[in-house]
Amino acid sequence: MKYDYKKIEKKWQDIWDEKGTFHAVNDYSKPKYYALVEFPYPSGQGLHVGHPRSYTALDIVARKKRFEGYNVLYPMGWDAFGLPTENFAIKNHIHPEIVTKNNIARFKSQLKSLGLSFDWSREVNTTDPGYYKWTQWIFLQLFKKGLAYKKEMNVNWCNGCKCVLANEEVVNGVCERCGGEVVHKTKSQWMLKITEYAQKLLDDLDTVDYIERVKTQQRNWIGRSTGAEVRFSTTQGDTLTVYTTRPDTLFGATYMVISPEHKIIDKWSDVITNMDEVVAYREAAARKSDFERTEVAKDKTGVRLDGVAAINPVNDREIPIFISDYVLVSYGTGAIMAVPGHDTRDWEFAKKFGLPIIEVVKGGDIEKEAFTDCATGIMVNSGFLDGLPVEEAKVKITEFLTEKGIGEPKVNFKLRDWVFARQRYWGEPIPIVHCPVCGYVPLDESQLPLTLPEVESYEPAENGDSPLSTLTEWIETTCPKCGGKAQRETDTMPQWAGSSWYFLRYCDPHNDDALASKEALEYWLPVDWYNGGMEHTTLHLLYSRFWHKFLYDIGVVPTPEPYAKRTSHGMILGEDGQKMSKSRGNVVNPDEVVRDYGADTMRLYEMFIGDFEKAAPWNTNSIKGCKRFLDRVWNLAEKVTDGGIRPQFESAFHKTIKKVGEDIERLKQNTAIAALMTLLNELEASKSVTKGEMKIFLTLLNPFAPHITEELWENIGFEGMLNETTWPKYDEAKCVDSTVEIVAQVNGKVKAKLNVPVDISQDDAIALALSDEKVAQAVEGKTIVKQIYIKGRLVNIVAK
RNA sequence: GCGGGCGUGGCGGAAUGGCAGACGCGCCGGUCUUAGGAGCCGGUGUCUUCGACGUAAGGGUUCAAGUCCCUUCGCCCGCACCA
Repeated sequence: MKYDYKKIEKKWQDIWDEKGTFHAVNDYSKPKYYALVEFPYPSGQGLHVGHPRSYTALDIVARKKRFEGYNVLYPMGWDAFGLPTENFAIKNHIHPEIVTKNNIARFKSQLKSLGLSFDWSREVNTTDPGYYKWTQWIFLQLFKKGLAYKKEMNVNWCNGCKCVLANEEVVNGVCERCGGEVVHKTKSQWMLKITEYAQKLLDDLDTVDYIERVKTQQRNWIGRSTGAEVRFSTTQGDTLTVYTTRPDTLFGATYMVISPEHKIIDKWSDVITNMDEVVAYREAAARKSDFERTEVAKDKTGVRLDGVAAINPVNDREIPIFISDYVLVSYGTGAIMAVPGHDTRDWEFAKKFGLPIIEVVKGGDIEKEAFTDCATGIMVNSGFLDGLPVEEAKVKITEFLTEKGIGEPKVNFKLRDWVFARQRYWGEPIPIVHCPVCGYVPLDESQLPLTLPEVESYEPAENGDSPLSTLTEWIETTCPKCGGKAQRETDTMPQWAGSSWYFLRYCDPHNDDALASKEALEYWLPVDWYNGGMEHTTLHLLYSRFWHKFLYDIGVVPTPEPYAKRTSHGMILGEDGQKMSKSRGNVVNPDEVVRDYGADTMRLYEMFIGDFEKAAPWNTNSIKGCKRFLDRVWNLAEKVTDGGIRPQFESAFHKTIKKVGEDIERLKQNTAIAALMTLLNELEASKSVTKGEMKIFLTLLNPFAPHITEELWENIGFEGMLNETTWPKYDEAKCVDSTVEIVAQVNGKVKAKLNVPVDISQDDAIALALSDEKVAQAVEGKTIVKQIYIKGRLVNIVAK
């Protein structure tokens, strides 16, 4: 019989579907395992070969856990709101709902063709009103707790999309989605106070098992720093507050820089004598994105505010005030005290504008460059701080500032609040009513979901408002509080909203009374293993942790953290080693791979391609190796004879069971497959295989190649379905051979190889090594100074 | 500029501080064949052999370094000049 993968794969996929083989059961007495992969955005391009890398890896984990007796939840769904769909809808005059439906249908059939063991009965879709009802519900809870608020603020405005972007969505100074220019604009926006959770988000990283680089990246993003706020008085009598992490260097502050957007500039417009210049600079800065401001970092620009000055509170010296775009209004207080002696940017600025540079920490050469690496230095030119080490000076100056009432210690975070509004159609409507009398009033929960109304056009309004703003009938409503005339909010939520809690919905996806039942959440949470891309580390992953923590605080979810473990996969690149993209023409279509080689080969190759955590280039040639492997498994299975594991294969099987099991848990599927290949090579060399051997081999291979193994299981006549069996056990004692080859080294150079009993004593091993001709030759005439024996590895004779 | 990674055969990659190159691709040779771009068997880091040299380059720690430390170079990812 031939290995007809097309027939076999269809057959088993249908059987699994019919039987609901991979449905998680609601039997809360069983041990559970919740494996999660990031649900995809169903784009018009269809599935990318990168998607199955993550899905297959955790599919393997899920299948192994089922073998081990766990009640496994491995769900899938669709993160379907978003701009590409909306843009496609605008361009082609098709309703985004239709576009979404079509894209999902395609994605789903592609995923199904890979034989992934998702529980499709729990499929969720963020654009389904039954789903976003609860997204809106969570927003209302945030609003009621004061964590959602509206703020007139400087926002990133995309000229292309005509909409506001979260800072996090601006990539390289252009819109992440359309690539359009991003400028600053003032707009009243719904915001979420993620900053309120900054400390918790930081602290609780210590309680979760995330790979280290994810933790590091989140910590740096949250960016906690300790320092002080210092209030400088000015010649105008106003106070200018700065935040600094180096209050110890206050005596070295020779000027001040405020961001071009700083409000005090308007207040001083009458006294600033060069206001024309200031206004011009301000306008230029507004046109620049934060990224551009950083790009021109080397060439510092700025304008001195003539006619005003600040006063350094420690020595009463008047110091000039500048505006410069290297100071951002969004961090700290939007104003800094410049210490050119000990800060590189300030030093460059001071050099350019001919400002005084004072050394306040000994040790560097401030004529040549700023002395920044001075944490262990001693203070100079600093009055009462002179002679103190930097750390002590920090404490003393902070005490001084606090006593005098001109400053105090301050913890600062880089993390900023989340801009939670989009002037777009294809998103969850924000369930808020604007009442001229009562202000912003939340919709009553019984009114949810507030569904998206039908519109003619999805184009944002000319002024940048949402397409919903043109629907007078929909907008006009009554105030839930006073009953008077009021208007609906026309902005929608960002795409991140629906993905911030989807893993909760999987626990109980059809519940109409709650986002999920208490029992289901108690049982399934936390997610045991969550895998996703590094690109979501600071956006989605942080947002969803924030929402989860909030829901925990209001008693909706039972755990403070959503995910117990987080890993991250590397990207799959094109054959040319570049990122796959339409324009480069290096995109590989997974459908073709499945067609030409089968899903099992595809899965195997996705896992064998390289180190899971690193990027790996696709290579169509290499797929053949995985196909050959399965062909050989098929051929060997046809030769199967009765009997258990033959003695000469006993240790090989025990070792392979151990290795494959451990490697799956370590996310090292590539070496697990290599171990199975090695075992197959050994079996093939013996020209035969027994039923007992094949049973274990098929079980170990099943998570990787589920279709062919089920088929062979049935062909050989093993009882039941393969997926109902249990994971084989290994005996540690049988993983060890009775004899082992060790090397004999002289001064670290290999001189001989010795076959020795595995438990040979150190003395015997050394004696045996020394009796070897080559070893004896190498040590001849020398004095042996040291002898090292590493069990099962080597003997090293150190001779001089 | 800041933060996080990564540099190993022709290629993808293996390697608890302990024989560098497992496994696979490709390539070379053989076999079978009317044929081979199928299958099977053997070989395959570099150098001229005994042997020596080899994990981006240089230095260090160690009996022993791809692995740990320092310096340099190159590449990738993220970014908000974060005061």
